Amino acid sequence: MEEIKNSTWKPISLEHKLAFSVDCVIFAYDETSLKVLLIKCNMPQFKGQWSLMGDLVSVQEDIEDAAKRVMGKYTSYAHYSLEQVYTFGSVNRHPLGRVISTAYYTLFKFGEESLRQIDSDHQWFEVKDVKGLAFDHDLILEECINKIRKSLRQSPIGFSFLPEKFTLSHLQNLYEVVLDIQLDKRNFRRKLKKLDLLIDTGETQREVSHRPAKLYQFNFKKYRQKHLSGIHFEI
Amino acid sequence: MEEIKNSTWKPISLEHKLAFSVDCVIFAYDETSLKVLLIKCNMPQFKGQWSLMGDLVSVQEDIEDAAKRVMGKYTSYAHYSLEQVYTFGSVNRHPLGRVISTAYYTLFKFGEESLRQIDSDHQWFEVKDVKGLAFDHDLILEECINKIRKSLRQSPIGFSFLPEKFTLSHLQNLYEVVLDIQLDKRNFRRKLKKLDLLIDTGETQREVSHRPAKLYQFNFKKYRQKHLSGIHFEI
DNA sequence: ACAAAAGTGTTGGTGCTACACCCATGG
DNA sequence: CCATGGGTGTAGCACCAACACTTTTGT
Repeated sequence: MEEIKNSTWKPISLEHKLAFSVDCVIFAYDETSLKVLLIKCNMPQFKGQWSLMGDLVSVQEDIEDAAKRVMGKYTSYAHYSLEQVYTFGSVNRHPLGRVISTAYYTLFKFGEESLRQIDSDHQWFEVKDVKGLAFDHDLILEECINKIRKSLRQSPIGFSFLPEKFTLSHLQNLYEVVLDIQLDKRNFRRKLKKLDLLIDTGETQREVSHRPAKLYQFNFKKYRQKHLSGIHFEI
Repeated sequence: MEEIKNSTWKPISLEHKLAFSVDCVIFAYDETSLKVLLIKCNMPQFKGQWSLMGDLVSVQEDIEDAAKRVMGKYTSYAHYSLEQVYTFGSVNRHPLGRVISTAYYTLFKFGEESLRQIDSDHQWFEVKDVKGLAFDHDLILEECINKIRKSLRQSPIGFSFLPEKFTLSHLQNLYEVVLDIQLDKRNFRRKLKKLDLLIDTGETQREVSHRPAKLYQFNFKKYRQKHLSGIHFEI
């Protein structure tokens, strides 16, 4: 930091090639699997391979704003769940020069809002089938999956995947699919009841060919109050 | 990422000022407090303030290598505990230009090995007394403290603070000081016994004016085996 | 003998897991 | 009336927090 802390310092990038980017993992959940949005890579070095969404960070742009901008190209609603995961800075991770990249992920309510710019170059993949991505994106995706699973257990991010009103079975299914585990229905419900963070809307499902389930909302306000005093959300 | 994925892309930094740095939080523990090493900042904008260790990342250097290099200026042993914490990328976080910085922390066995380059510009501070650092380093330090506390509860990083052989009271004191909590001696020992990750060296303390305590070592090998199968270390 | 820290068990409460049946609705 | 998923309680076990006294050493 010596160079950087006296006023004769000149940014290194004036003399050298150095660029900074964000890579964004856009997750969605469709009741049967956890999916990730990928884009076809048109660089000759990665012919036929897919990659994560990303872009360079401009000099007058916060990196988080760059991530929001990238997300905003594909999703049409506010990113209330944008999480920084890790920064990848190996010298040779990009074939065209030195590019350091910070990875973010977000969650998308599958099917509730349509994606922008979905065409043959953009496609959803089940995360368990993804491999052979361009650059070091297999590694980035893996880190993001680890992080999202951890967060799902320790914070209420799961509700970002669900519509505002949901049944307890929907919620349980989300946990089972994303964490790739089986949960006991009665134990799951007891745990949620003890957490005391769901609002019973009084409404029920309609037009289902079985006993209609009650619809709940997550009590974000109460969660924030409890969270500040150190209580966590563990499933 | 479109710009970056076709071969006509030119690194943005050739036209603009953009630099990348690492900031390193060097923690130490001396039986009474958690300390952090700071350096006096000689930039006129931050006259009289202290800052974290850091330096620019060179173009031909991995960011983790840059962090190791910065750590290596001050500590003379291998960094077996170097953790990336977060990347700070606000546009105006550095007064001399656009500098994106990734924060790392490491742990140092206080007093066991002497630090290099300790002079009036380098000083240890108790973390609870630190505020008013240069740049956004208050924020960076706070994030690193949060991370180290979380890691201390969920992984065996604490042993990096201790000499190879330690007593159970030393270990308990470490947790109490770093987490700023009180622990019950019997419950703490029972938990460790159940974890079954300590090796009884058969040795005891010498030249202490009270009943000498047994000395233990952490069983890293066994931990790695258990950890791979999903078992965690929670105090 | 005393000071100082090491070491050790029990109890009550809480949370976890495993497990099986009846209920409400649509077709 | 049948198919489908919704909804509920209990018992045994593991873990946790709270709590006080005896032991070993040096001085």
